[in-house]
Amino acid sequence: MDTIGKGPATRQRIVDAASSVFAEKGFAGARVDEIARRAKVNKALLYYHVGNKQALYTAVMTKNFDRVESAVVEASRSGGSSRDRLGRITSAVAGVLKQFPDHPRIVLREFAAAGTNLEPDVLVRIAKILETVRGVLADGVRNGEFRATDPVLTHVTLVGASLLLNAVTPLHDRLAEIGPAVGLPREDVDTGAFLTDLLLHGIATRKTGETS
Amino acid sequence: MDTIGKGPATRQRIVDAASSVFAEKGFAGARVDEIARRAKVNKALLYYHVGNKQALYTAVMTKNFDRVESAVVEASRSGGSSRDRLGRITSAVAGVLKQFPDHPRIVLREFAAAGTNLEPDVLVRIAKILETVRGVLADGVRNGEFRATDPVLTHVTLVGASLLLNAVTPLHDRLAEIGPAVGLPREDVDTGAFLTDLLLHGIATRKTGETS
DNA sequence: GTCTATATACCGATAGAC
DNA sequence: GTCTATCGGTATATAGAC
Repeated sequence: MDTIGKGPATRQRIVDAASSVFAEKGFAGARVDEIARRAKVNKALLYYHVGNKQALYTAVMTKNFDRVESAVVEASRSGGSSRDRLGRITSAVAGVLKQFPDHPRIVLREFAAAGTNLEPDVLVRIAKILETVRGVLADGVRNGEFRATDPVLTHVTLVGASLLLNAVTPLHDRLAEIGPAVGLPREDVDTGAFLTDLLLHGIATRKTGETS
Repeated sequence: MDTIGKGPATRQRIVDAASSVFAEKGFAGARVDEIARRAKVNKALLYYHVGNKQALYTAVMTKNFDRVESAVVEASRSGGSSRDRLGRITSAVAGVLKQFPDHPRIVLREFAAAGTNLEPDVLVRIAKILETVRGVLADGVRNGEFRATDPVLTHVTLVGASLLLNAVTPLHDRLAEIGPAVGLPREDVDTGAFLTDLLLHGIATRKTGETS
């Protein structure tokens, strides 16, 4: 409650506007003019507050990944079986991605770009999340709740599915244009619960064809 | 065997070069100069052969999706159980994505962009693939081999996992910089076999906690 | 079909007044 | 902290010779 006025609020508006533009257009496709316009600030003021386009991107990533990291760390601790912990993580991530739909879209592009625009500061946060999930997976294998699948591949699968399930909603309408037979998930589905169930039990029924 | 000389070969070199640049930089980040440089042609010649940047992108997408579509359609037909057919599809897709690693990266960006750069011509090919996979899924549910999971979500999960598993290899090194604890899949893993197994059976062991 | 040179527009970033 | 005006670099695309 000091005398800064709307300074911090301004910066926050800028970062939020940047998040949505980066999600829609990517780093290279994003226009600083448009970010300023959406944040309802002058472009020069944007530069005054944030620095440059790269700093803006890093600020967005840091903020967005912080939210995911908190959710994952919170959901992963102590209570319950490894299955419960994994389920809580998946649901927590799904919840965050649904609440902040910019994030999965930006991250998808970042994976495609092999992390080109990522600064160490952001990479550290990603590593933290990776380690946490892999820890839960490893615990489950150790205590016999999970099969010993490759933990890296399993984790990447989980991440890929989470991101795409939460990023494709906008594509729904676009794909609906070309034919009624094609559908994509709508906004109201619980991707966390779905993914937890699928990852744990698979789609095969139990009555035939168990391999061993 | 007419007198065109290396005309078609030139166009093909341009499209291939474009594919790799689009994969690395995205549509907005790709530079026509660099595409021309990699294709070892003059920029004006590139425009002479292809038209403009958007036409170049569409040519890349059409070519790449054609390969996936052939592989999926081929793998999905007739023989064996629904499990076999699904396994064949997953492996076939993994094979194509591994052989043409540009494609998953480009598609990942496209999903992030909600299909902004996609022309109807390309959307039709995507729809064809979606329908084929969903058909196999539905067959399996009908004949009792698969549980009745949401086919749309299941399909998106499969696609997301396939794409990311085959796109993250380049990120491996980047992430390795910040700590030895963090790993990503290397090039030599069989993502198709892994994903088929995971999707069918899940990671949970069978001895405890079956829900019903 | 292939090249050099260039038009034209746009975009990131800043100078400088208030 | 906030604005207007603008610079300088760069990108897509083309004109026109061969």
